[in-house]
Amino acid sequence: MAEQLKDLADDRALLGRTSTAERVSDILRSRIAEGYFPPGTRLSEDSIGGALGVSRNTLREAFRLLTHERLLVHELNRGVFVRVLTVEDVEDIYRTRRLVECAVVRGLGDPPYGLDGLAAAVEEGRRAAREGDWKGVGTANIHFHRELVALAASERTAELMRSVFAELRLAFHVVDEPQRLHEPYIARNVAILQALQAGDRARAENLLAGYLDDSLERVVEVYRRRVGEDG
Amino acid sequence: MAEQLKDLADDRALLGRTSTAERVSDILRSRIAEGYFPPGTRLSEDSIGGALGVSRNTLREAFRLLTHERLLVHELNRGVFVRVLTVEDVEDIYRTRRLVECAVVRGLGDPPYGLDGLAAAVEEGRRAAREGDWKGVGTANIHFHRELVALAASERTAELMRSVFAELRLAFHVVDEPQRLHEPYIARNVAILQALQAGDRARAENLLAGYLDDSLERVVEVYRRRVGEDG
DNA sequence: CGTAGAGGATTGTTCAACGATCCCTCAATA
DNA sequence: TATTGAGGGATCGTTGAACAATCCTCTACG
Repeated sequence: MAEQLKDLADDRALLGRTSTAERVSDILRSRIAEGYFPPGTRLSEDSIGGALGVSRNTLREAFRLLTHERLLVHELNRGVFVRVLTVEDVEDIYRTRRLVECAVVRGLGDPPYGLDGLAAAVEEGRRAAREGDWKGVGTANIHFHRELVALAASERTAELMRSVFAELRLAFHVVDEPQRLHEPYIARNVAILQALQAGDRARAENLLAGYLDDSLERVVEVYRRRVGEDG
Repeated sequence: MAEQLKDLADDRALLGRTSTAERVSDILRSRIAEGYFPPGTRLSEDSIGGALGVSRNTLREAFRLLTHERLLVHELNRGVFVRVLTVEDVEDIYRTRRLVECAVVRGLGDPPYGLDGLAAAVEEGRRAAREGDWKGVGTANIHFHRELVALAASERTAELMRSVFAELRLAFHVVDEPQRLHEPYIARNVAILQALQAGDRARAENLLAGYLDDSLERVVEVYRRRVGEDG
């Protein structure tokens, strides 16, 4: 913990613009996403507030933001912790993804669609794979699906899924087998993109449903083993 | 012993204590839902904090919670206001509802389904209508759709829609023609329930889609006129 | 009639303080 | 040995106060 706090103090320089609480939450969010604060870590008000040089009130506001995003859990009189997803959480995340993402594809109007964002995410994934950056592939996969949801052109839907995808990262980090987890889906993203480019919504939806089912199965299998280790 | 412990664990939810900020936000949330604080109302820190007997810091924390739920908007140095939805907001709410609610119905497995909650909401609406309580009918309608979403058995999906329905109430309060707004949908809820009881998902989905399209059209029509008046 | 500015009211932000709660330790007891 | 209970330290929850920044209103003046 001491090591982490020292590094965290370096982030203090970034604290110059916009709302302080938001900037603090940005810092913490990326620290969590990159695994610097692994799931289960307790985030103390005193030490983090001290390291970042912000007051407790401001820090608590930042905690609220991240709690609302489900990245932190708040236990009364005990503080906030980086969330530890249960297997049920992972299943629910995929249930929600399947429901929403498939509905987005089904609800698309007539082609052509604005697929630039999707194509860019595919390219991002390919590039990361070439460089052996498997975590980058995972990020690109999430971008792909975020762009997919964006096709619905609904602010609220996009926001829900943003938080769902952020949660999913927590699971990926626990599993920590990025290549095995992400590589197989590069090709499947391409197939979905091609189906959409061809205007074939039904095929895209089928591919997507199969994708999500397979991905859930694989994540849960490894996740269950990994969670079992600790208990 | 194991059996007893399991039962005890269920009781844990009952003694889940909450912070004062959460209790304050609960109070304000229901006040907003019932129209006691209509959209556009400014919530002053002094008067509300004084009335509820909580400090400014605590009250501000409650405000933040409700702001995250999109029930309040925060204007810098001016305070918080009960949100006034734009026509675009209303359209996006219905876009999200259509996407999610139809997907829930489509994603149901094989019948029979657990439809007790839906039936209860229908009965609630009928009773309110008999008593001429049109706001109660609106509440019952929202309950109906909340129960519908619950059929997906996804915690995350249910939570998203809870907040969407809470926002929708804001629109209803602006329109303020509860009978015209809610009465037509009592019968349509019944029809959807019957289709589900008959195990006919496709018909239920069609009815639902038509319902939402009509409702959106009607709400937006009146809403646009009402918003125009003020400006 | 329009505008500039003074003054009051309200919010933004931080800090210090105190009570409440949790967690760990350790001794007493069966 | 295992369980219980009593301390004590650490941390959180909440309040109140203080001061700066901003907004709003009303007045005075051109």
